[in-house]
Amino acid sequence: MKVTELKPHSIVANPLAHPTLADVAAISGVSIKTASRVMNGSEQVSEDTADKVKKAANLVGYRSNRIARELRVGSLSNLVGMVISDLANPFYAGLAAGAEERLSDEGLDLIIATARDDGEREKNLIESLLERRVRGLIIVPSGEDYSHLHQERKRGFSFVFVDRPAPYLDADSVTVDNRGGITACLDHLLEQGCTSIAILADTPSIWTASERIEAFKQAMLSRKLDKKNVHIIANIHTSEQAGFATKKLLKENPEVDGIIATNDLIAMGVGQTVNASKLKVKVVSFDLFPTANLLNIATLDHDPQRLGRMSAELLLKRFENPTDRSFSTQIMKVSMRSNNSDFEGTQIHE
Amino acid sequence: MKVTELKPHSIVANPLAHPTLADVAAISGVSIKTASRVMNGSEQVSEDTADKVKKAANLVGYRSNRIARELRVGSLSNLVGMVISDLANPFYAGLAAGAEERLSDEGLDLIIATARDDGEREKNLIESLLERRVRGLIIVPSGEDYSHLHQERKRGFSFVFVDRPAPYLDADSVTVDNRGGITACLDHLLEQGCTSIAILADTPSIWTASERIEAFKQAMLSRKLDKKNVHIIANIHTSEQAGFATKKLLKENPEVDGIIATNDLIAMGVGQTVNASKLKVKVVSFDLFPTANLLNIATLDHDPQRLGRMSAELLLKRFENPTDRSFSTQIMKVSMRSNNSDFEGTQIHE
DNA sequence: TTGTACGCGTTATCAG
DNA sequence: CTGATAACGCGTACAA
Repeated sequence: MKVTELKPHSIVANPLAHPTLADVAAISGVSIKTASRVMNGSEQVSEDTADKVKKAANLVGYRSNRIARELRVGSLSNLVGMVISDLANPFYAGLAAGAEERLSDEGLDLIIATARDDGEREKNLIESLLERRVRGLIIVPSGEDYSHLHQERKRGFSFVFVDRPAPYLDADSVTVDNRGGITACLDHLLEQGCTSIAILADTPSIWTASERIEAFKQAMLSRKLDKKNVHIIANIHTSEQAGFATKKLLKENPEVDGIIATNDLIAMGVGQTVNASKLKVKVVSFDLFPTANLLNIATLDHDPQRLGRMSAELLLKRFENPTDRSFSTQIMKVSMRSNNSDFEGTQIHE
Repeated sequence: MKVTELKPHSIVANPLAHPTLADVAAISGVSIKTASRVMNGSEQVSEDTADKVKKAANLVGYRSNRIARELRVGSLSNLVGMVISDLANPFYAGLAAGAEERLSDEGLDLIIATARDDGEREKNLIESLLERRVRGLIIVPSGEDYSHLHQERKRGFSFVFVDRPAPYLDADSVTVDNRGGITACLDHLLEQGCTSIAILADTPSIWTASERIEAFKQAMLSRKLDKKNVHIIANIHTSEQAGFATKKLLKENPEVDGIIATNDLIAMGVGQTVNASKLKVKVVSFDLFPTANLLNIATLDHDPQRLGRMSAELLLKRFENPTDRSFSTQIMKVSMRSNNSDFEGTQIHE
């Protein structure tokens, strides 16, 4: 019986380190390879040896080191990176949840980083994730230029961009049908008999915001809406700002009877103000969010979790054909949500 | 000048693989170690050599492999694992956001896994994260028994349990002052003149739920509330269920004029129903959530992001003294939130 | 059935 | 200033 020597970094010398196969081997008096065989499902090992090794492993609390295993030739990591701007924002949290759910089914783990709407920070995060050799990246772009990733992409690294496309990079992406969605919102208001309509949006430098504003302008023309009956209000970042803007709008233009909120935060502010005003103004929101029913707001079926699942799906597809030069730019269709208000039945009459 | 040989796995042979230091060295005609020196900030390398190496690195798109680097003796991973039950739940998303923010400031990345309230799944996730050699783990426990982690803990691995303590494991934890919080909620309602009070909670098998129910019972006694003026309703998992329960409650007991919702989901359901009913029922929520103001709900300042930051902080502290046997069981104090309603000014009068 | 040699990508050590 | 060598933890290929 040959006893493997205890190396200076063994758990005996350094209890803080995780025990290694060498530790297990040393204790059970076998070679490292034999210990390895036992841990991986006892291919061709005598029962006695297997027992000894298992006992030793249990004793020291041995746990295989995936890092070391994945370092081996050609082996792929099962980590996927995700870069979003803010995890506390329900939209991005939903996105992450949807992606995590789908990836987890494939045995892939998700590492999430938040860019905080800072292009430079985002670039560093992507760099860091690439250094960690993640299997692929799902990114909601904050930056203006992704050409620095061109080389990675060309080499066959898998990227999926979500919600907006990546400027200056040919890569897979999933975006929402902003034009169709806004048109549906407008048509909904028109069907409800609205004649003077306003749209509230974030800064036009944000891609989705400008897309939605442009879509509105086009739809407005094709629906033969007179410019006098239309208000476009931009640069709204928060629910609070949306509330104030709505108040001002309705004060100065009492004829307005329909409002389109281009995202969930704006919708909350608009809804609150309109509800408080007791005016008969119809509100429709681009995003679906939990308390929309309560505020009497119609919404599209634009569900962030669905978007997350779709982006995970696209990434998985890309894994199968990493070097394929044809990119998929999926556009998620959205339509008005059937109004199956969860709480319709809870109205209490006395 | 000696040229390092191209190995069969070099990027030339396998373009899908990331380029390595060996590739860079081969191209620039220097040794691997010299290439390494250049990439790590040119300690003692001639400018000529450095230039050559940098050019080669740029050419092939070299990026240091952190996995390999971390494999080295004693080097610590900068990955922290987090196990929660559901990322789409605003409470857990906020928790994750708070932790991510704090950890990111220390250069630590967060890998998030969702246990979906399944103890077995949670155990596997923890196992998987340990195999990945994360630096530490932040866990919102779903399981019933964590004694299997005893050995890891003893060895000095850093765990932080959040929101509920870990059964059968001595480890650091951050929990909320459930008793103090519930008492504050009750006192708030009493101050508002409520005389008949109900509390709605999730399944008592959930630790926080039972803690809060027990706290209510105690507070009720010390406040000399008659049992006839009190309703305790449990087993409510969703906003919808909370809505229906509220409806039933108010129909059968029209004297009820104050409701305590023991979490955010319940609060949304209760708030929605009460608002629709136009009854004068005061509602107070244990958790703080975005649309609380909107629903006219008072809340504690129990902010999930704060809890997330605190758990990250505790983990960082633990890193400094991994083998310390004295555990910190922090209890986050909560009090009624000052009602600085964002939208107070937006009321529109005509 | 078991063990030895080597490679994965990187850095530390020590020699040139 | 530069390079060969060993080591990190594990698995593969081959040998005993």
